[in-house]
Amino acid sequence: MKNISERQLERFPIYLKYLLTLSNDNENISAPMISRALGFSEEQVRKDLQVVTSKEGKPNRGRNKDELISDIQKFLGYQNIDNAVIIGVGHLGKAFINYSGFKAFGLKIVAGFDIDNNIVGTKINNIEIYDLNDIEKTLPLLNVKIAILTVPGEVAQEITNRITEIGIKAIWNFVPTHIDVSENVVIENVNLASSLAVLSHKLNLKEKGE
Amino acid sequence: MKNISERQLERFPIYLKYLLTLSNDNENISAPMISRALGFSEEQVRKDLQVVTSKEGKPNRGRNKDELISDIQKFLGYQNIDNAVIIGVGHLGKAFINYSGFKAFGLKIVAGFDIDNNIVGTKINNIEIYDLNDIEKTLPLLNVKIAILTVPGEVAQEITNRITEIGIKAIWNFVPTHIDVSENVVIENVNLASSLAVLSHKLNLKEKGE
DNA sequence: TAGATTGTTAATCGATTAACAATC
DNA sequence: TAGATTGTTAATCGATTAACAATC
Repeated sequence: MKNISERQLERFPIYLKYLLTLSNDNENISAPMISRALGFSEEQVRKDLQVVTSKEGKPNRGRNKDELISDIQKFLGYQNIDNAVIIGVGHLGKAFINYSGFKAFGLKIVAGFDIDNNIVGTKINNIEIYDLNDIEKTLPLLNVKIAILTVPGEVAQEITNRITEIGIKAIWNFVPTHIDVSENVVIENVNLASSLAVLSHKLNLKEKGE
Repeated sequence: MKNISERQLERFPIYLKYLLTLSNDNENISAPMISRALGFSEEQVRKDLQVVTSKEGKPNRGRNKDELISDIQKFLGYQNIDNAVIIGVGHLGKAFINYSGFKAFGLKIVAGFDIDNNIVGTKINNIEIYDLNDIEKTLPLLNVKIAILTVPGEVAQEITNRITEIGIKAIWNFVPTHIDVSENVVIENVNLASSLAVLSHKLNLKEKGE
């Protein structure tokens, strides 16, 4: 596989979502059509599609839509489901546990961990909540490499250290704190404050007369 | 103000968070220190700080930490609070309503909107939930320009059309669907599927022996 | 065939990094 | 003073866009 940038990678789920919402009227889809619908440049779409598709597109016709969908899904690994756990079942963690849509992205949440005795031992959306204090005992039994981190910032680094000691290889971090991980662990940060900063900056530009 | 890229903009909340977690031991902070802590290059940190600070830094000392914090907060507009509404009070919308941390980012959630009669008319975290069907009557009374969009994908575009008709100027979109907005409205998309795609790609690279 | 779309190669654009003199 | 850090200017790197011949 060629080297691929994060920027480019992020566009594939967007293509996929768009393709899936299309009606079944047209069998084929072309780069210019996608370009117009999503606001990306034609050239960019063409180059992106080339990365994930096995076959070449056909001039004047584009690509078979269903094949393209399947190519993207394969590329993103949506067909083999990975197990994941939620670390920290607060408001956000609870929302994720209740959200059943991750499965379509190849992610199955198999457990939650928290320190709150009111929820430890209960099930939410049929998913067991375990005691975070005992995670060293419980987590290794679950066959999980991915952790969704939704704990308070103060404990994020310490908990990261603990779970990466016992088999977690990937951290999807929703805590707005910088976290250091060792060489063999990957981390992806979702920083809502950053996203909001972009939004309000755009809004300011608009209002102050562009 | 100079032109500033979204990439650069996104880093400022990260700097800010880091600075706020520092103990009060050291009065000053330098670019190399931040660089080491956050993993950005020294040059990048230096250039970034120059964008937001009024004074120059001092060779061999860096900058006054509290002044820098205040400069970033000012730059990001965290001191003047904007009102916002949550459109769609499902699991994610509820999590945001219950999360009281947005205020520190200059955002105050003043109302929620949903179609579910079980929650319309109630309060969550002391925030009133209004009937989404009557939003044309209610929203204009609230003095809001920012909407946090957490509705099902099927209705996202239609609801966006409606709320931008009645005064919404900025949409923080958590729906993984492409949404078209008119010229005078800004939108910022938070696409968890994209973020997850990056994470699993990184994980795959690690596992397939880098 | 004509026209739309393709893939590829080259040009442009923007962001990051390197280099270095200035200075606390 | 010496050393660390600064701001600025130039070089590099990477991603996006433009151009164009090939072709269904």
